[in-house]
Amino acid sequence: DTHGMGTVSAMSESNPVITRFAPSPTGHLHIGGARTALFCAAFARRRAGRFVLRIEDTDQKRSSEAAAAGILDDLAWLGLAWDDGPSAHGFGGDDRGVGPFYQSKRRAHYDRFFDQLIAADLAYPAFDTADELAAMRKSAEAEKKTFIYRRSPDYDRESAIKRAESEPHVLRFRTPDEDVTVVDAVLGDVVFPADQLDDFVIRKQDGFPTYHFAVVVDDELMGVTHVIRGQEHLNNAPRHVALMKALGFNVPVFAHIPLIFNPDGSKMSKRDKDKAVRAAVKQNVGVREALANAGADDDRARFARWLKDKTVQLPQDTLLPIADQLGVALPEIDVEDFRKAGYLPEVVVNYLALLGWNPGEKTDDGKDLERFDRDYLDSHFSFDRVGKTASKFDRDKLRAFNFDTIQAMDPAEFVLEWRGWAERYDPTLLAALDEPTMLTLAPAVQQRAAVLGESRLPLAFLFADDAAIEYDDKAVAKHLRKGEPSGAEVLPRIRDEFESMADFSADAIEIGIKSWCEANSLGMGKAAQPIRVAITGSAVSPPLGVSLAALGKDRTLWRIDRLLAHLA
RNA sequence: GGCCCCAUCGUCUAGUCUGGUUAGGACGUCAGGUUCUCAUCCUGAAAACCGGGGUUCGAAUCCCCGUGGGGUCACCA
Repeated sequence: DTHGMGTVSAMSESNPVITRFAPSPTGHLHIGGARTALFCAAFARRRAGRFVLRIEDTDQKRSSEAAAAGILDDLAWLGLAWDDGPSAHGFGGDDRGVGPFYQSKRRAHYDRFFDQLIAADLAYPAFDTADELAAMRKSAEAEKKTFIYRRSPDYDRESAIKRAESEPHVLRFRTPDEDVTVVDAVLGDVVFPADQLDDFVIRKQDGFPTYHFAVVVDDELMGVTHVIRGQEHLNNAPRHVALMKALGFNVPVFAHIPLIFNPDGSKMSKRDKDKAVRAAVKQNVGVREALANAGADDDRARFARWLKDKTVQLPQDTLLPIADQLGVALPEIDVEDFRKAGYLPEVVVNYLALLGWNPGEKTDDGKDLERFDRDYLDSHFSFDRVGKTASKFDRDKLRAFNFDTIQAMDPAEFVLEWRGWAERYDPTLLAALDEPTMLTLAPAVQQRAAVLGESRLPLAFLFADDAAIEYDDKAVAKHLRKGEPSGAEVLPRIRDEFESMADFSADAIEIGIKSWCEANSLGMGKAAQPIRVAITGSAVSPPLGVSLAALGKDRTLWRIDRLLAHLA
C-alpha cells in the first residue's frame, strides 16, 4: 500500500482525495482545531487532492460573522491554505461549484433530503417537549438504563405528519436496527451495537438541520472522501454512517485523531483562561474588593455573579484587563493566543504535527526527525503514523522549538519577524526602536527571548527612564566598592574612554572595552560589571557592545555620571 | 452507569503490524565545562515497557483477563 493507508476502500484510492475542516464560528480557532485543519490540509496535499473549508453555523444563537472571520484569519496565519471555501486571505473560492460554504446558506439542500427521508418513512416528526424528554431521561436513569429514544411501535405516521403542519416539532431519523461499522484509518474498524443507536434529531424546531444532518449532506455534496476530526466525534460516526446509507450516499473514510489535553490531563478549553484569572483574583483580596466596588452597576453585578459561581465565565474583554492588572499569564488555548505570545506560525505547525503524528525517520546524526516544515509534512503525512493516544500539550517543548527557530534566523530575518509581531501586539516597542537599533539588538534578543512576547524583557534597561534606574545595593557593594582597584575607581576612566570614542557602534564598544582592559592589565569583569550597574542598576545585562550602542553615547555617559554621583 | 477508544521515561514519542535492541530520540530536570554578567553553547547523568495469566526457546511486541485514563450519552457542534 503505497499511500500508507491501513484500510481504504478501492473507491477512494482511485478518486481524488477531498478533505474538509468544518469549524463552528463560536470563537477563535482552538489549537486542537488547528491541528485537525493541519492534518486535513497535509493529507489533501499528499494525495494531490482538495482541502475544503466549511463554516458550520447552524446554531443561530452561538455563531457569529466575526468569529468566522477570525477563524479564517487564524488559518491563514498558520499558512493552512484551503482550496474550496470562503474567499479570504487569497484562499478559497468555489471552482467546483459545491458552495456556498456557510451551512446557514445551504438550507435548500437540507430541505431536499429531509423530504426524501420523510417520503421513505426514514424520518418522522416528533413532538416531545424538553420537559417530557427530561422526564424520560430521568426515569431511564432511575432504572439504571441509558436513555435511547426510539419511535414507538404504535406511532401513527399519517396523523403525525398532519399534526406537524400546525404544531412545532423536530424531525427524527429512524435508525435502522442493525450494527454499524465505522471504517477508521487510524483506529481500524469500530463496531457499534444496534441497541445503542437512537432516533436522533436531524431537524430542529427552528427548521435548521442539526450538526449530524448538515455534516452528512454537505460532505456528500462536496465530495468529501476523508473525514478527519477529533476523537470526541467517534461516537457520532455511527449516526453519520447510518444516515449516509439511508440517503444513498458514499461513506467516506474516517480518521479520528487523538485529543489534546492540558499537562494536568484536563481538557484544553477556553475555560482555562477564566480559571487562571479566578484563581488569581481569589488570591488577591485587594483587587477583588476593587473590582467588586468599581464600574457600572451591571459590571459589578456580573463580577459578583462570576465570583460566586464557577460555571459562569467572564467575557474576554473583561477578563483580559483583569489578567493584565494581576499580571497573570493566561494559558494559550486559541491560535490567536499563541500568535500574541509571539510563537512563529511555522513552529506552531511543526509542533502541532508532532502531537499525534511523527515521521518515524532519523536525521543524519541518528536522532529522531522532529524539526520539519510544511513541505515535508505535505509530502510525508499518512494516517498509519498517527498515534491513537491522547497527548498532553507540552508548552516547554513548543517554546524550545520556537527558541531554536528564532536563534537560527539571521538578524535581518529576525527583525522582520519581530517588527511584524510588534506592529500587531506591541506598537509602543515598534515606536521606541528604529530598525537599525533593532538590528543591533537582534542577536542579544534572539538568545534571550523564546517567544517574541519576551523580547522586551532583556531590553528593560533601554526602556527605563535614565533618571529612574534603581541601584541594587548588593551589586553596588560588590562591583563598585570592593576590589583593588574598585569599580568606583575604574568607572570614571572607562567613562572618559567612551567619551573619546568617535564610533559608538556595538563592535567598537566591545573592542574599546577589551583593549582598555588589556592596556590596564585588568580583567574584563573589572570594567564590565560597574558599567552594567550604571546602565541597568544591576549586574545583569545583554552584552555591553549592543546594550551601550542601543542606548547611545549620551545616555550611556549620563547614566555613568549618575551612578558616580550616587556613589559620592 | 451504558457504549466506544486508549495504555513505553515527568511530557511528546521511536520500537509493536513482520517476537530476539545495553528499549532510542526530543523537551524538561540534575551535574560539570566555556564565557565580562545574564543568556547562549558544549559534555555527561538520572529517568519508562500498568498488573496478572497464556502462546513461545524467547514477549514492550501476539492472545485473554484485570486495572487505570479518556471520550460520549442535547432541538451544541
